[in-house]
Amino acid sequence: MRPVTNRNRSKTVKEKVLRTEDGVLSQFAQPSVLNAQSCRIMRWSNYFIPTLREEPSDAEVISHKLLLRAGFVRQMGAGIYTYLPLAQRSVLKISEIIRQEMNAIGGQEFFFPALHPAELWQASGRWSVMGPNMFRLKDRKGGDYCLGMTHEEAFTDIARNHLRSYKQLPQVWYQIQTKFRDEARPKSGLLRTRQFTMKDAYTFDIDQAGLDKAFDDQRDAYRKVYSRCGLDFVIVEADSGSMGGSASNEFMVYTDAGEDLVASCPKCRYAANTEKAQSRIPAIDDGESTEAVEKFPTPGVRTIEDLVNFDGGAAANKQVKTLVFVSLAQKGHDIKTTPFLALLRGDHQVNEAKLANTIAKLVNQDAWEQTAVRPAHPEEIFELMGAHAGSLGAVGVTKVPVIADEALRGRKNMTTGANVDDHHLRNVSIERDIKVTAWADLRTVVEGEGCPKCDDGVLRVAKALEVGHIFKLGTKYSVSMGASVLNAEGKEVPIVMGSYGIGVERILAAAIELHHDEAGIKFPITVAPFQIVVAPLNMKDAEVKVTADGIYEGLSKAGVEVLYDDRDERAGVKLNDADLVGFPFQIRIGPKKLKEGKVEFYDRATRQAEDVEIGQAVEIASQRIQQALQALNNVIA
RNA sequence: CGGGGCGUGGCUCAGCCUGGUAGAGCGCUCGGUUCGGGACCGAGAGGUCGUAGGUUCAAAUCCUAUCGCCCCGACCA
Repeated sequence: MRPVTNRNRSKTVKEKVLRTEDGVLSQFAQPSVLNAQSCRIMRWSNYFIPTLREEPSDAEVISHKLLLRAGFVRQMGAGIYTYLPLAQRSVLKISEIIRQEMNAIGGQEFFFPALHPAELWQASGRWSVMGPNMFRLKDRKGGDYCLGMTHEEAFTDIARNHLRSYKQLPQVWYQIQTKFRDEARPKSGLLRTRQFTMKDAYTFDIDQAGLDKAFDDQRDAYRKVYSRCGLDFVIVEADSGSMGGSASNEFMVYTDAGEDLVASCPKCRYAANTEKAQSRIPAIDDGESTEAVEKFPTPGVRTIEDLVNFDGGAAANKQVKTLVFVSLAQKGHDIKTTPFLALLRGDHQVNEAKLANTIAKLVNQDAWEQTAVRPAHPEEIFELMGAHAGSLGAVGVTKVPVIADEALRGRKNMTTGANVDDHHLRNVSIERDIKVTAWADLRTVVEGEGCPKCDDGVLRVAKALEVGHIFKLGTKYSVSMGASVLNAEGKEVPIVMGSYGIGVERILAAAIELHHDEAGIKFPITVAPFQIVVAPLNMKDAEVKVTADGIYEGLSKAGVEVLYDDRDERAGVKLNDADLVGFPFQIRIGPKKLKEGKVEFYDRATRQAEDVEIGQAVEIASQRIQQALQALNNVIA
């Protein structure tokens, strides 16, 4: 990638150093594409920044609104965005931070195709698993292809073809590539798109200990990446989902724009996605179970709430909620569906991620990662149970698995459906009256419940945005795709893998969600498209213009990423645009202050301006920029 | 995929119910006056009203179909 051409490079001392005598860029010459010196057009009048005064109507979340208004992106289709020059600069800067941290832990950068032949995905079995979320297409010969959603298969394919010995391990491979996912519902601007950039890394180790080390390395690298990008984040325990594997951590940024819920304990360090989170709840004393089960009519009662209010009914936590689900298991081209019951306390919500993991182990042990669950359809429910939802119960049910939530263990004198429409049963004691196939944690935690890790912590639940996810894959892909090496004993063993992803654009969007005010974006300097803007407030004033020219030149020569707002606009327009775009710093040059020999240095984060001597402006700005950079680059959470 | 909403100059929207020559503000161009937080005056350019069909003398407006976008839900390494 040659960032510049002969034609648009200005003559600088640096340039001569970078070029060989015949004018070809030296292979060592990699001037940053972001540096002012390497680009001629850093003048706003010629730079493409289509700011919008009014709020675009189809933006909902703040980052989306500001990205549109500040001239960073434009939408091409649902979940498809064009990154305009400002966004591209930010994306490049984020990518570079990621690259540095990946390289620092021994990562080797690859670049894989986004277009994959179907065989690659058939090899791992995920061609069928990924379903409609995968973009699929045919070539002219009718061959099946897809656009890569992730690259486990692609990397593993290289690994299986070329890694032969434990002596070649460990390997840490990564790339920064475009991913395609046909999301059911793209939304929230750059937060959920159908085409996006991801840094994905894969590690290959000889054993679990190696994986543990690789995982920890990635974890540390991720902490540095997010810290450097100015994001406050939490690392949470996460569900591995269809990735399979033994352990996974998500990196989360707390924001209402997020789509996940994180439960965390303020007392200890416990934090988990609610798909995975557990909690302590007080036991309930039900007394002795002396009464026999009694069926009673409950006309019109359909919900837990109905039964609470029904005369002769029961409190929600004295009810057993009976849900019918269907497990979908897949093995090769075979699809197996298994209906089963999930039992929860009346006031608890089922957690489908936990349910899926539990049933998978029960009914489909050798391929559990290919299992999904869905709620049963009304017809299925009636056919199976002989009653409709609202009157269901597990008493006497033996033909399908019954999975009960731990919170029901030992409970007595409960009320539940009778499996006869408009009838319920009371005096039900779980262990006495219901044949439970398996006990499991099926409940979704809610705010205010006890922390599972410490004694007196109380869980909080908050919305969060996933900006990264790291998995210990184990041998799932190496086994299915046949990636193995000989170990020291000469025995063939599957490679132990990990996979680690960062959503690049999500970092950009998250930075905006976290750092903005009513005037616009307040970029962390590491992510900002430019570090500073030079804004002469009246271009018609010759002295103002000359001073601004000089400061711009000075900053540019100092290597600062500076944009020169040379537009013939009114001060208000320039100042508002500068605040909107979110340059961390501004130098404002106006006729009044100039008469005192001063210009203004403005800090976007604090919105404070200070007067500085004209002659010192470049130096002060350079210093402040350095300080800001160091503050982010050196303080690692 | 279910529910809701919306497609009218570059942007934000009015007009549609009750059919009759397509509008406003912002932006853009030109001239002038202004010039430290989105100026003012004057003159202009710019729209197959998402698309296709239908009803009608006449459709942005009514009907049908279709495409697209947004929101809620389902879904989501």
